[in-house]
This record gives sequence, structure tokens and C-alpha cells, in this order.
Amino acid sequence: MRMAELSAESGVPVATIKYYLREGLVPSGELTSPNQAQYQAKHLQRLKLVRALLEVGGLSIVDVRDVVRAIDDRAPTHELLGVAQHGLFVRKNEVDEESRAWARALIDDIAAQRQWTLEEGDPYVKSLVSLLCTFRDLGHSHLLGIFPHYAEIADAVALVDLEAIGDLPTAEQMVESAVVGTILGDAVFIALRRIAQQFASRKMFGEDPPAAG
Amino acid sequence: MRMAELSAESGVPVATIKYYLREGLVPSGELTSPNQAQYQAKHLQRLKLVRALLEVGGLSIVDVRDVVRAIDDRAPTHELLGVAQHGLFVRKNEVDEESRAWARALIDDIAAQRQWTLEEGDPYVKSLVSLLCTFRDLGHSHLLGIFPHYAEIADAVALVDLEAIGDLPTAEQMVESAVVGTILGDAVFIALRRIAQQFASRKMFGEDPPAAG
DNA sequence: CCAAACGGATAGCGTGACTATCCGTAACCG
DNA sequence: CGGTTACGGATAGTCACGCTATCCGTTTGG
Repeated sequence: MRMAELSAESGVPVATIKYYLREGLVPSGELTSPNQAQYQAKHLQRLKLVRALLEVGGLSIVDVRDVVRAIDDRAPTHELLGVAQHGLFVRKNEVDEESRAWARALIDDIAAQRQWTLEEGDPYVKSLVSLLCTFRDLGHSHLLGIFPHYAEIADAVALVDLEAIGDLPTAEQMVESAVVGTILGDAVFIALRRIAQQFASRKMFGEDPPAAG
Repeated sequence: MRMAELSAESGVPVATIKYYLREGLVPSGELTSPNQAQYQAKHLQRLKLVRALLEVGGLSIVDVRDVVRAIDDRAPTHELLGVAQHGLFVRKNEVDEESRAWARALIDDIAAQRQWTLEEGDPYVKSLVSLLCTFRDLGHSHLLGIFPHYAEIADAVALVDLEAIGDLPTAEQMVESAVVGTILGDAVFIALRRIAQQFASRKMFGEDPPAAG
């Protein structure tokens, strides 16, 4: 397969593919001459994955590079997914020490209920701290009561997730499925949540609900 | 409250607040003179909400404007939340008719199981169609089996969500809580899902898991 | 009464994700 | 064998977005 075919099959412009090659998102083709290369099915596959991570997952170019490098290195998935979903997580931690301690106590309570052991410095725990502080700062502390339920439900999701990939034959397939299932799975779950909210809202409030989530 | 105080309280630079005023994300203060204005607690509250939607929710300026206008109009929440989370949803629908029909059939199956009645043209249904096609196109169809489970779990989440806001005293509080709970709630749930995956993965595969989601 | 702050308008900036052009070489077609 | 086309690779330019900096005339407050 040559560049033009790769472009036609994937729908990605040639100039963009070249850009991805430069940035290391897609591996180079095999050179048959100093200025001619052959691409294979794996290149097309990788290109599709990159586009999905960029467009659906909303990752940055840099984050996608980290993910595909981790895939190629067969890195443990929880390391490989230490990547933020396009702005869903707070980067600056500008919360004061009192707020941090308060949030951390809530999270520790939830973890104890679920028998989770939290890793020190886990980026998702840090995100949760910022998120809980944001809820409080916005004056919506009454919503904090839902998070233990969310945690219970997250456990159920994780179980389903692991069962879906645990029986795959090769480590490579497991790693890529883990990435796809996690990052694209977020989007699927969010869409289903919105639909379920609409349904529940209509059921509770009638056809024209005042609120849904 | 004047501009400087609004800026100091929120941590948002004055020039940025002026930009938000221009873009209609924050309402103008009450003019006491042709070039002097007073801001109140509601302006600070709105400013914090705008920042949370931008930074945590990852919404664009335009999406935030749509959301706050809908809040001010007391729009039904399911309309008001017809806004994409920072790239989680596919904008272009470039899937062919056969793929669309295939995905739609899967979604209808899931909806039937959950007794959902899908609205025609629902943006989240469209998103799901694109997402399912992406899974298939990426060669991860084996992951499709998890989505009925996700739907069941989404129902549980929606129930928790509605209970959390159903007993608020005023419609205004319900609407803002719905927005905050939904958009920031997505981020909370995703963080909890990652943590639960790490926990389940360690439990299943030992300390260095090959995959987690 | 005057320095500092104000509201409002306009123009500029930095980043990120492409996109267009150019170059010299190689492949394909008759 | 000659010419058109496509190729890989490098470089520079473009565009949208989210601010940010400057200027202006007015007004506040010590």
C-alpha cells in the first residue's frame, strides 16, 4: 500500500498523514527506495486508531503519541491510560490545603467502602480532589452524596470491562482493546447516561422535565 | 462589587472577565454611571460556573454560552444538555447507510431491553451510532457486548442523578444542579471508573496487569 | 483636585492541528 | 525511452480558539 491508498482507505488527507508520521503517531512505512515506501494493514489500523483517539477521545497530538508508544511498548494499561480525556481533568491544582484535606477524606471514605487501596499520587485521585472542591466551590455540595453510588457503579463497570478483554488471545490485542474500550467507552457511557437521564426524567416529571441530572 | 473584586474573588483576570461579558457568558453588571457598574454575588457564581464548564467540562466558549442562556431561560434540562463534552462525540457523520442501520439495530435492541423510547433525531443516539461504527471499524467488535451492561448501569446512574436533584426547592437550583451534576459528574464518573479498573485489574492480574479496560 | 480604577472597544498573541508548496527522485504508460 | 504523475521529506503558512494588552474618555475617592 502506498501513501495515496492509505489516505483513500482512511479518509485522512495525505498532508495530515505526513504530519502524523513526523509526530510519531504512525510508524514509517518500509522504504523500498530512498524516497519510496510501502505501508501495510497495520499502518491503516494505527491511523484509524489515531483518528479515533483524536476525534472521539478528544486527546491532543502529544497524548496520542504517548498512548501509541505505550501500546508499542506493551506497557501496563493503567500506566498507558494515565492520560487525560481532553480537558475533563483539572490541570492546575489551585485548591488550598483545607479543601484538599476535606476532599481527600471523602475520597478515602469511598475507597474504604469499596475496599480500594489508592496509590499515592494517582492522577485520578488528584483529579477527584479538584473535582470535589469544584462542586463545593460552586455551592452544589448536596450533589456530593451521589459519589459513593457512582463508585459502586464504577466497580460494576470495571468488572464488565475486564471480562470483555480478559479472554483475548494476545497481549497486543488486550492492550489495544483496553485503550479503545476505555477512551471510546467513556464516550459511549456518557451518551447512554444522557439517554437514561432523559428517560428517567420523562418518567418522573412527565413530558417536559425541569431537570435531568 | 466592582470588577477588581470580582476578579480577585474568582481568580479570573479582569481582561478575561471582560471577554466573557462580551461573549455573553456572564451578564453585565448594573450600571451606576455610563462607565461604572456594580456586580453581585450572582455574577461571581456565574463566573465560577463558566470557569468550571470551560476547564473541567472542556466545553468551548460557544457551548458555555448556549448552556448559560438555557439556564437563564429555564429550558428543559435535556435540551440544555444537548451540548458535546469537549470532543467526546463525533461531529461529522461519515458512516455509510449499511453501518448506520447495523448500529441503529444494536441501539434499538438495547433500548428495548431498557424500555427506553428513543426520540427521533436525538443527538446522543446519533453519537452512539458513530461510536459503534468506530468500534467496528477499528476491529474491536468483541467489545460491543459490554454496551447492554453499560446501558443497565447508565439507568442506575440516572436514577441516582434524579434523586439528587429532585428535592431541590427552586427550579433555578434544579436546573443549575442538573448542569453541574451532569457535566462535572461525567468527569467524576470517568475518574472513578479508572480507579475501579486499576483495582479490578490488580485483583485479576496481580500487581502488574497487562490490561485494564 | 488629581491619581487610580473603571467600562468599553480594538488589536494582538500563543498554541495546536493541520495544510500548502517545493524539491529531487522513482514509478508507471505508451 | 520520454513524459507525466506520484512519491517521501522538509519547510513555511493558515486558521480557529481562548485569551491578553493597550488605549480612551470618564468617574471615583482620598
